[in-house]
Amino acid sequence: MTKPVKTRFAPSPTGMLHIGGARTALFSKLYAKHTGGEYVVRIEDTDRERSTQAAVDAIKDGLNWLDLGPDNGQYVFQTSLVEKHTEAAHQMLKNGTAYKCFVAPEELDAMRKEAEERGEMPKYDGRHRDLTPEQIDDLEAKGVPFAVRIKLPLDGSTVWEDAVQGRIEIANTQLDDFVLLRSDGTPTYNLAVVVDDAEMDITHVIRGDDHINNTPKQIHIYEALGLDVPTFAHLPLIHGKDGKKLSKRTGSVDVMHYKDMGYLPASLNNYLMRLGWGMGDKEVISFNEAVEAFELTDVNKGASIFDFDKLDWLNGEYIKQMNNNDLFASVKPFFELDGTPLSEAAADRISKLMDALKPRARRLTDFVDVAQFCLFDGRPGLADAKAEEVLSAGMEHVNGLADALDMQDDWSEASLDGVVKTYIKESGAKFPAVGMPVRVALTGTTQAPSVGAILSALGKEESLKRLGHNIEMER
RNA sequence: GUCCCCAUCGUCUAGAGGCCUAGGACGCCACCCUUUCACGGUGGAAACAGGGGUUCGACUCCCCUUGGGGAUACCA
Repeated sequence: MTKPVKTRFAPSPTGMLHIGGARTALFSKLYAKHTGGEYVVRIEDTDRERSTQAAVDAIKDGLNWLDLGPDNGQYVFQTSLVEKHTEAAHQMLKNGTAYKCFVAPEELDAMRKEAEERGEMPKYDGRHRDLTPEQIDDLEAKGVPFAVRIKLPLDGSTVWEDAVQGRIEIANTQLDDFVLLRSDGTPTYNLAVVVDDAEMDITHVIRGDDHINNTPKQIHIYEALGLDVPTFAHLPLIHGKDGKKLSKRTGSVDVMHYKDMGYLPASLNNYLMRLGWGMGDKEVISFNEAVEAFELTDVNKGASIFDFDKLDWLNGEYIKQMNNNDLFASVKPFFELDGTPLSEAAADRISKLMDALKPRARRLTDFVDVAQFCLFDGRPGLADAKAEEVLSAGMEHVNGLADALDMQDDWSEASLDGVVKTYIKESGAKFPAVGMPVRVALTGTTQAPSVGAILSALGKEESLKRLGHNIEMER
């Protein structure tokens, strides 16, 4: 019989939620959902030195924003399991798969240096793996501190069938008797993950392929403890523009920074899943569609480069799909970054402008740029020399249209467009000669939505004020 | 250095021996639409790293080379 699938995301709380970690979490969750299994999150906080509460919170924030928190909402902390770890080490000591090593750190360093000079792989030479019980007792009596090391086979190889990478074989000569328990009695990472994953009944270990080299070590621990070895799935890493592991230099790594940049969580998830996985020609893929189709064996083996251009495009697609109310709600905080809430008038104008703004936006921050003119009352300041030029050249039409508008009562975008068209026809002018200066008078810039949309959003009174004010200024 | 992994347009990818004259998407270019900027539409340039095999037939399988990445801790 097969156990129900259980996957886990296991970040260490030493910083923000990394974009690569987010994808690991995403794939772990997708696979669990696909198989009807469970997905959990375990915070690997055994490194007390580097772990911080702030980092724990930051990781939770990132996960929550992307809706990648654990299924049951409960975060497991590795430190809560430490007793199991030391217990496991003692069990291994007892059954002969581990031993006490009294070699001092300085001696280890020297060993490594020598190996490097000889051009060999630096590894522990196992000098204490066969100490006699008498020697051990003697050293312990003297109070020499010891670490517990695993006793690995000296030959042969370790093999596993990786769900994404395929068969991987590593010669045991490449491995050394690594430390299980430090001389201060604390467990090391490899011991802890194995014990925890077994304890939590994890069936599929999905993680970045920078863990491939840890896998044979962990398999030996599973075997020494008589535990079932889970399925491993090593995802290719995400690289930055420079082809190297994603870093702050090559692109943003903090997931929350993407929120600040105006990306939607759904589009970031969509983008992330397309890195190394896909559904044929489909680009816009919902979470549920992905759950339906996701298979670990379909994941690519090669690393991929993070491309902001495509993320921008995808985000724009998601923005276009949103309804105006939700979209306005998402956009609103970006107008209030400085802490001042949007005025009622501004909020009203912006929400009326949604249809006009939507097709031109790629990030939520784009709304702020284009809708600046909604934030204040009265005549806008002119953006640049070009705007000034256009406005002074077109004052005649600004005045003319203002007169026509004054008699208009129906202030819907469609009928306003009609008024503008009629005015153009009657005045014999070409559209740009009218539209551009009016746009400038209304918004201060030449790059703005259609005149009808602007007028409609601003309302009659404010529109005429802006146009009229200009008339006075000019006189 | 040693070990492991990877290799299709600039980027993300489709491709499981003949369907490939290598498909899609982003980006780029051109044209169309147009009330600026966008959106949208149409079209275009753009790739199987190289060399050997295997096979009637290789993008697809094997080997080598090259290139790239990752790992090499009493960190996780």
